[in-house]
Amino acid sequence: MNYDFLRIEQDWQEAWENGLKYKVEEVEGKPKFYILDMFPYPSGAGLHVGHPLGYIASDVIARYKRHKGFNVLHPMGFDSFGLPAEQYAIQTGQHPALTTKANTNRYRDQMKKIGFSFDWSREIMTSDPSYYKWTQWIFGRLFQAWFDRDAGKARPLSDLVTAFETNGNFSVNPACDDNWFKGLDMSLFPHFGENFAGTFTATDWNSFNKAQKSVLLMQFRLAYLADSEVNWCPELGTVLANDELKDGLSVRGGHPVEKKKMRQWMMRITAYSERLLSGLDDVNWTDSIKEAQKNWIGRSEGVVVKFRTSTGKSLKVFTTRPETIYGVSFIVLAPEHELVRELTTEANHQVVEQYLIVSGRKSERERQGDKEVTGVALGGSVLHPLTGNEIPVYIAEYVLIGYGTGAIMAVPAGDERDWKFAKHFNIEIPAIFDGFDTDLGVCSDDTAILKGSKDLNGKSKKDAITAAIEILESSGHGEKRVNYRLRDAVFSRQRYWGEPFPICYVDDIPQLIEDKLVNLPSVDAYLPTADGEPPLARAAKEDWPVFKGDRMETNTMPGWAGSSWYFLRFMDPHNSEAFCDRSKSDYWGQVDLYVGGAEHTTGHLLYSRFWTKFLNDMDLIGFDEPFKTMINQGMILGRSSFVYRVKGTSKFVSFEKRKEYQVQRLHVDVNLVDNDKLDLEGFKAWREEYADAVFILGDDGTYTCGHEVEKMSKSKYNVQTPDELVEKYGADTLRCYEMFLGPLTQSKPWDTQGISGVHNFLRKFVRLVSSAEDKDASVEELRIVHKTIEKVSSDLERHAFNTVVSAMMIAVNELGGLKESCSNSALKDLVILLSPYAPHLAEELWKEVGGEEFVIDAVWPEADSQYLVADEVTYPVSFNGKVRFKLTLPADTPADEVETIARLDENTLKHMDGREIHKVIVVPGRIINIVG
RNA sequence: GCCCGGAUGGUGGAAUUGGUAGACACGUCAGACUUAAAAUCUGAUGACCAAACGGUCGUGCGGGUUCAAGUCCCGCUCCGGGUACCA
Repeated sequence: MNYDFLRIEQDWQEAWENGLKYKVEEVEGKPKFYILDMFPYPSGAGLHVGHPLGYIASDVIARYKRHKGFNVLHPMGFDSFGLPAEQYAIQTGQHPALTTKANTNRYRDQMKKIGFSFDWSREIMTSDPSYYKWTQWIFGRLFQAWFDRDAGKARPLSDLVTAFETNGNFSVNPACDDNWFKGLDMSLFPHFGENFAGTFTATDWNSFNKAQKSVLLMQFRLAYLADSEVNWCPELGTVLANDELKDGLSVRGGHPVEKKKMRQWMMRITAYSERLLSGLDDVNWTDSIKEAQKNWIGRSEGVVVKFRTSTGKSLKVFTTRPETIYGVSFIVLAPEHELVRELTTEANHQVVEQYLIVSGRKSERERQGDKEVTGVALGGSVLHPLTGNEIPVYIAEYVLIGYGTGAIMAVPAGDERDWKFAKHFNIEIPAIFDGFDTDLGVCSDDTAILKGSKDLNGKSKKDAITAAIEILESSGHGEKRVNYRLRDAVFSRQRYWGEPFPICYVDDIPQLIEDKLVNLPSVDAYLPTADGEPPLARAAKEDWPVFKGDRMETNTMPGWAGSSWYFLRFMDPHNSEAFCDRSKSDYWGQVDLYVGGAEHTTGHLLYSRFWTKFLNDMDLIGFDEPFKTMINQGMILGRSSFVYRVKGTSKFVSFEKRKEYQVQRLHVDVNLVDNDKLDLEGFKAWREEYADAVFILGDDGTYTCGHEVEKMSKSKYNVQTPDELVEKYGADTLRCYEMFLGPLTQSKPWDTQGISGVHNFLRKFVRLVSSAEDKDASVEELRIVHKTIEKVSSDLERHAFNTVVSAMMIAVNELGGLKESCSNSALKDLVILLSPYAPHLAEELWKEVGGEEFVIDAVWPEADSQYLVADEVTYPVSFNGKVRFKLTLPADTPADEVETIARLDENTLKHMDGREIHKVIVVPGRIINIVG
């Protein structure tokens, strides 16, 4: 039998499809396994060889679990809203839906050719109205919800309204901005007056009109509108992301960019900070990802300390080092801090304004990149709460408005940045650490003893913190607080190709449009309007499939909206009554294994955890972490090939002789190179300029190329699409090879050099089966097969995909080396082991060895322990750790007997050469070590 | 700077709890088959010394623990990724 992979793969893909082999339904009583890949954005370039890496791994596990009797859910879909399609639409005028359709078709075809066991009947696309209808619906739930801090969970907004109606906001504790009441438009609430501190009574509430209630409720919704600063580029008429900026100019076109406050939809993810942190204990992810999320959430415990300003107001600072309170010699505010103008004296007015202009022009990223000490004194001061000393106030870029209270108490003796700042502005550095001259440098010793700190003198950091908190709290100057670095997420995009919001405005009050899908309207161009409104503002009233109120919301949702809940939709993809029927999500539950790149750590993985927790709070699903176990595959790098052109000629010299000439190194398409040997004719035909190339060959008569590992990229001609490899070697070879490359989680170079070895292995397998006979299996065969069953099963359980291929190679080599031909019965088990990796070939061989039905449904074999134990053990005998000779003994020889035999062996006597044996260590079954 | 990974032959990698370092594969070399090539098969292949038996060295570097270290501990170097004036 020949290995005709093209025919085999086509036949079986058809057979599976005709038999609906990968269609899956809930089956009561059968254990489920939900295995999911991070779904791709369908770009115009098609799938490259790096994409399938994770998909193959998950497919191997999906098929393995199927063999093990699980009901396996293994779906695939597309994250199909996104910028590239919109960019293309701007250039060509083609509707992004069309581009997206073409691209998804290509991706699907490519994936089908690789033989994945995806249930394509469950395919979803985030840009499909039947899908984003539910993204809008979930947004609606978030809009109609608040987070009850006392209960630690989200609740329907109606509960909050009831609370307000009965007791104002006195007896509820909703998650909100600390200063929510400061941002209110007070003209709406004339009777609150200037000193409004954020409390209102039931009588107040009940007297409010619709607009007033709407504004107040907006402060507590989980999806809410707020003014947020964006990078506005007037020239382009659009908002730019941080990566689209450089040196205060837009990357595209180099136009000036300014900060602008814009009314934007936000997601109150910060309400979930604590649960997002503690939930990490319940998932089986790598420590590095958990660590990154922890850092991103950035929990820190500290104290908010109040300082009284010279103008009589209270200035709050957040500190994690309250014990250094006596070392405070100045205060620094973020330039945007609300008290800046108030604390600026006449004399300093001009320099302060100057500083505000300069820092205001910089992007956040630039400000943070600048290591130079900058800042100015305001002239105003505050009083130290414990000493009563007058303390000057500065502004500086290194203090961020968005973190803590936007103000710090500077302790130059204990903080590097404060120290530099003090030195730069010649500010006093109070000495508060015993035995440290902090005029010379910062004290970073945690065991340092405090001095010059009144009640705290003589204490070390840990004790002093407790004492300082006690002092500050009891005197009313401070209170403990847990602070998070995590910020609420901006949920608006000024783009066309995203989910429209199910929101309209009536008298400027946002209204949720329920029970109606808000479809994207058609527009004449995908650009912002002349006055900077998002593209959707181009749609006239009649262009909107659904139009309500005075006007529709014209922002769209960000890329992460659809991907935050797609794993739920796969469970019930065609439901038009609900986002996902509860009985389905109860059956399938959490994703048991999630496979994808680590680059989504602080985006997708955090947002989908947030939405999952929310949906769980609303009792819409029964679990509160989406992804139980996760594997992150590594990056694939490209192996580029080079030719060497003799300068100024069209002569090309082979790698080994390149140093004899003056040469230019040029990238050459890797498809023209096989094992570093250049296809000369192919090269000439590649490009016109090489048509008359002349080659200076190596001594072996071939042209050898140079090579280097670098990022896989079109411009480096090192991109490999799976298509070519599937054509040349077959999908089964590609699947095995991608797994054989190395550990899945490590990033590694893509190099097709080794692919022939894997292809060879499959051919050897074919030959082995062709020559097999119907007869009883020999003990030798069974030993090999059962050893392999054991190895393959345990490797799959620990997700070691690469060593499985090696183990099967070894089995094939060993079986092929036996004197007798193999028996079909022994090979049957081996074919099942092969099927997760090379499913097409396994089906074909399954027929050969007399298997019934489809191999993909065969029961995974169990290793029989009687074939795993060897009769004999070959002990390496080492002397002081160095192996000198081998000793073969019956496997059941007791340890003391092994020792006696080893001691008396003539080789031992020779090696000891008359020296005395001090000690003999026998590790049964493993090693003997003689010390002497 | 901080956090997280990683470093093993010419190459990708294996060694799962401390127990024969280099499995498996590529490449290279030699051989068989062949008019020849391809395909296939067999053998060799970490470095150094040796005709051979065998020996010495060897898992980024320097120390340490241990009968025994790629694996554990301490201190570094380099590479990759993430993140950043976070109070």
